[in-house]
Amino acid sequence: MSAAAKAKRRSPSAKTGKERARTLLETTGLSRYVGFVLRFAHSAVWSDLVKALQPYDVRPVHYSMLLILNAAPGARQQEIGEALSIQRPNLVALIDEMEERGIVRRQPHPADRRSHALYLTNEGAALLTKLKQVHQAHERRLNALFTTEERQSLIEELTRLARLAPDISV
Amino acid sequence: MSAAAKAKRRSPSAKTGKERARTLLETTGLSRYVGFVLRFAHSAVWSDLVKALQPYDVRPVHYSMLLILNAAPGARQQEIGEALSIQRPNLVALIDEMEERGIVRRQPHPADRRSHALYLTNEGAALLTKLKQVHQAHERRLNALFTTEERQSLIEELTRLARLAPDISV
DNA sequence: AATAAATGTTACAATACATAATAATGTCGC
DNA sequence: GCGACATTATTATGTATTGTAACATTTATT
Repeated sequence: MSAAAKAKRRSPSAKTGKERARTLLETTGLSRYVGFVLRFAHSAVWSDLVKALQPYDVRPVHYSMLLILNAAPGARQQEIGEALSIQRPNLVALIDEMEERGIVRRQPHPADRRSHALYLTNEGAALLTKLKQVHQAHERRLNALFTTEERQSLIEELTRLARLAPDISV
Repeated sequence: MSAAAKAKRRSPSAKTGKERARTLLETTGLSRYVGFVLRFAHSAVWSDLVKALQPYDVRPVHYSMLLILNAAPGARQQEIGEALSIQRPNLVALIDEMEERGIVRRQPHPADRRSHALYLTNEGAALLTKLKQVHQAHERRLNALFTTEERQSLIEELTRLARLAPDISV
């Protein structure tokens, strides 16, 4: 039986799986708590961004990295890792990948031969321009849900919450 | 050299690694966007809850599960999975573990011999009582940052964001 | 009765994330 | 300047979480 036929045949009061799931979750009362609603919101918003970046074979972490390299050319891997809360060993593969794609490059650090200075390539800068547009479109989807005042106070309140823990992870 | 000595010796304008990281992230402008601030806030809040539950060897998913079983005794694994956005195969191990711990139990479903009906054990109910207190304390930490009105509008606004994506994951 | 769908399960792949050890270089106290 | 220690990037490895495919059993459909 097709989904349409299934929908047609079920009575008005019957519920789909998703509706039942939502109802079941409601009965737990979790949706009345800041913490859990915050998690639901984050999950929805983040997956929207992930989807938006997918056509470019890019995850949010790539985007943040390009942004950082654009804002602070010549940064060391160490610094990038701290800013993005990525441990050094895990950063290596990420940079390897981006270097192979030709969007960033490692150079010898002028003052410290242990370190690499990281830079955007021209291709990286071009990709970043594209990604910024994608990100802006994503943010517009979010902002469409709020008035200017709401948006401002929301950001302020979320910032307060973010200060609860010292670590920030992008 | 000790950390104290290091702090003593560095000039007032010098920055620690974390401060530098935060500054570096600031220059990207990410903290001005709803999406990323939402992520930072979620990360901080969630890790606070995880830490609070740790002494009981419990992750948030265990807590949500106990809550659901308390609200809807006899639910099938399928239903739990949908409500918590956990795929069937992954749910099996989770329930196995909780059953071994003696906090939930599988029973034959009265109307469908394919299914298991899930119930809290007495131990599970007792644990849930403890966990609820831990969760309440966690929520109080969050609510201390807001007035009643702020809290209410925050939840309402986050709920709007959560509707962006159909899937909810606990 | 025959076919298809649903439920729980197992096995396995993929991914993200964390830890330990190492080589090269730099820093600090003496 | 020398020696002990710290730092940077790297490799290898382990772990935890999540997702996919296939299966047996039971139920639903036709």
